Amino acid sequence: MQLMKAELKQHCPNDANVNCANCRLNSICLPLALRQDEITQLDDIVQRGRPVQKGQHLYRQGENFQSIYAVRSGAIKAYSTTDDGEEQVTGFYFPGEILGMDGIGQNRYASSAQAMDVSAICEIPFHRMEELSGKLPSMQKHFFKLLSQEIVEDQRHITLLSKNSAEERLAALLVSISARHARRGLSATSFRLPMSRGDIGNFLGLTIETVSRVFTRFAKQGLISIANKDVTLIDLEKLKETANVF
Amino acid sequence: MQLMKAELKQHCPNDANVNCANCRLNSICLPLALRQDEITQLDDIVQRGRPVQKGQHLYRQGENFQSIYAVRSGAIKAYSTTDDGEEQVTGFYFPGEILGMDGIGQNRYASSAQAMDVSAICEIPFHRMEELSGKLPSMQKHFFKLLSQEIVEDQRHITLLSKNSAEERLAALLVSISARHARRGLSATSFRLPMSRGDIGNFLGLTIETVSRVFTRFAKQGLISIANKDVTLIDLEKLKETANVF
DNA sequence: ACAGTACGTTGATACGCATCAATAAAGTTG
DNA sequence: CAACTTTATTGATGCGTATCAACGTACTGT
Repeated sequence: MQLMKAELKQHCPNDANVNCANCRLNSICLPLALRQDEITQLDDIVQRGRPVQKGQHLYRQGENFQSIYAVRSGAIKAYSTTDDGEEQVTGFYFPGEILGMDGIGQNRYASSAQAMDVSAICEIPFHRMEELSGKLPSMQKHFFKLLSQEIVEDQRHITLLSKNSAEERLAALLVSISARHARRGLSATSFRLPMSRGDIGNFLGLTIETVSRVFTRFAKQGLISIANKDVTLIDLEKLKETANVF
Repeated sequence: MQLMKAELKQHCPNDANVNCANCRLNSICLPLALRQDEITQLDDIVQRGRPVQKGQHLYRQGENFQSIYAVRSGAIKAYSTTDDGEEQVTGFYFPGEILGMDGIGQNRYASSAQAMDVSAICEIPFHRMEELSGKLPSMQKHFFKLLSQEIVEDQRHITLLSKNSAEERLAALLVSISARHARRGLSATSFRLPMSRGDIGNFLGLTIETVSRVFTRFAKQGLISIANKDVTLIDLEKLKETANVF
């Protein structure tokens, strides 16, 4: 509950006068690699709309690709639907993270993006981003990096699915979310999981039941405590070991 | 055997005077989106070395990232080694395909790349590629696309590992390799698998034994015929169904 | 506060693939 | 071409997670 308040602060300063230069996320988000004057140019093309409600979509698979998105607060899940109608959750996105880049290649989004909580979002029209990248080498470089890092992330996830047990997968997810919270100055050990058990299972290639059972097992082992969506990582070290994060 | 000869032709014209403009792969490789004069500029930065022998590495995980690579002939596998020493094959690369882009994000390669056959390779120093992308919008655009498409590929693979059975996975790989052969004007139904059963299993999140058994099952069902590394896809349609490719 | 509904937990059973083990075939080297 | 090594096949068994089913708990709107 306190966590939620902390999150809310991030899009509080009435949103009207939020900009990249004063955004508290600018050290981990797109402006990361930019000089002050470059940030201003980025800011000119960033669009900030009204908060997105829980369940609303930012974009849907197959739609014309227009923009990439930065999460300012809340949490987004991306998922793709296969030809035979099955859904695969491909990622969870937290404040400071960028999504939508899978649309570049085919000029249409390869996945759908849905808010798991009320979220504040920055929209960055891609054609303007491209222009800017042509002018600012550091912007181009950073953008190449972003794309490349997403590839590396996905490959890590492939390895996770291919090689790791249910316990290892879930531990890895908890450790990952923990690290991403810590990066934003929030607690590394206590947070709310914005996604359902179903989403977790889908993301990790497991059933709801297995996710539930592993949570219970972790709790019995004293690694975590969990009540609904609120987790506390009691033994983060052991979780990291389980997740093979050294 | 005939297949090998066809492959060899692709890097035959004595290699000394190969360039992007006359390369028979230029319609599917990097020059794809470029005008004639732009191809010349690309050609200036492409380096073509001696053939890489089977088993040799193009780069290794953790090494300084310098270049991306295009396969001109042969076949390359990419794999990453996790902290706990396990290997994960992350991709197979055939002529006309680009690899090494996972190194951009961290300035070091996130995976290793090893030749599965004697291969001819084009090396493209990345910093020169970046410069060129700053000057040629179509180059920048194409490169963004390439990166994005690799993300989409990886996400498809995640779905495969997360949702599909051994048979579906192996069928999907066969269909994918078939399509990539066809794209280069080679037979869609008859080709040599350059990788070992171990590599296939590793890539698909299966054991060697399971791969072997599924091959045998496919053969008994009359979907394929297989002798060592030479496959013939007898019923490509049914394989596509099995792979959920519609 | 209450019914209604979605979401989560827990238990019993089944099944697909991993593992272990033995053999066979292919590739390599002197 | 024989001896060796590596790679692939086939069979027997076991384990981890899916599936099916029942129940419990949290959220929703009136």
